[in-house]
Formats: sequence, C-alpha cells, structure tokens
Amino acid sequence: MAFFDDVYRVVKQIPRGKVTTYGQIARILGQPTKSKIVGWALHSNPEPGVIPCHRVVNRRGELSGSFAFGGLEVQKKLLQDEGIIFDQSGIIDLEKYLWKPEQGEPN
DNA sequence: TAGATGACTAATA
DNA sequence: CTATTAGCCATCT
Repeated sequence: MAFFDDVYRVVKQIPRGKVTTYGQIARILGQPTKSKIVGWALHSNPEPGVIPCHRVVNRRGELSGSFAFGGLEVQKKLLQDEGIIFDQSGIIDLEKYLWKPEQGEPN
C-alpha cells in the first residue's frame, strides 16, 4: 500500500533523540483520518531494524506496548540511549521530543 | 461480502 | 490529567 510506504519513509526520517506520534505521521501524509493505519503499517513492520518503530508513540507520549522487535523495556532503553527522558510514568515529554518534519517530508 | 478488530485521535464529562 | 464515546479505515476471519 502506498500509504504504508509513505509511513515507513517518514518514520525512517525521524532523527535520533526525537519521536513522533501516529496521528502526526498521518497528518504529515495529508490523511489525518488514517491514524490507526499508521499503527497498522508499523505493526506490519516489513523492514525490522530499518524502520525505527520505537520512535513512534501515541499522542500522550507513551509507548504503544505491542511493537515487534524485542520488548517494551528494550524500546524504552533505546529511546533513553538516544537522549530521551521518561518521567515516572514512563511518559515522554512531547513538548521537547516531538519531531518536526522540517528536514524531508515525503515528496 | 459482512462483521469484528486494532501499535489511534478528538471531543466530552 | 483520566475515562468514556464516536469516528476512522485497512486487515482478518
């Protein structure tokens, strides 16, 4: 699906130390209604290791909890290693870490 | 083909 | 901030 490919393209462009949300990706692609499909695209995860799904969180800044490459704690650790700080609840401060697609939107 | 499901979000209380 | 409801639409059964 072209939409899936666009999702992967965007996710792969997320720089280190930043995160984004499913809805944000959907909006970047011009289709804010398909927020769930973004989650679906990452769930499919056709290129594990290439697509940094761990940098995609829900709108609260929380990890999604189901990803496809190792474990929730591993995901959190990867993000922490990139400089992202979690609060006591395991929540990311999106005000600080939300990625702005200034460096390369899909087409 | 139809109905249920889901890595979601926005609105409302 | 959280909890619930409705809308969304590709995928699964």
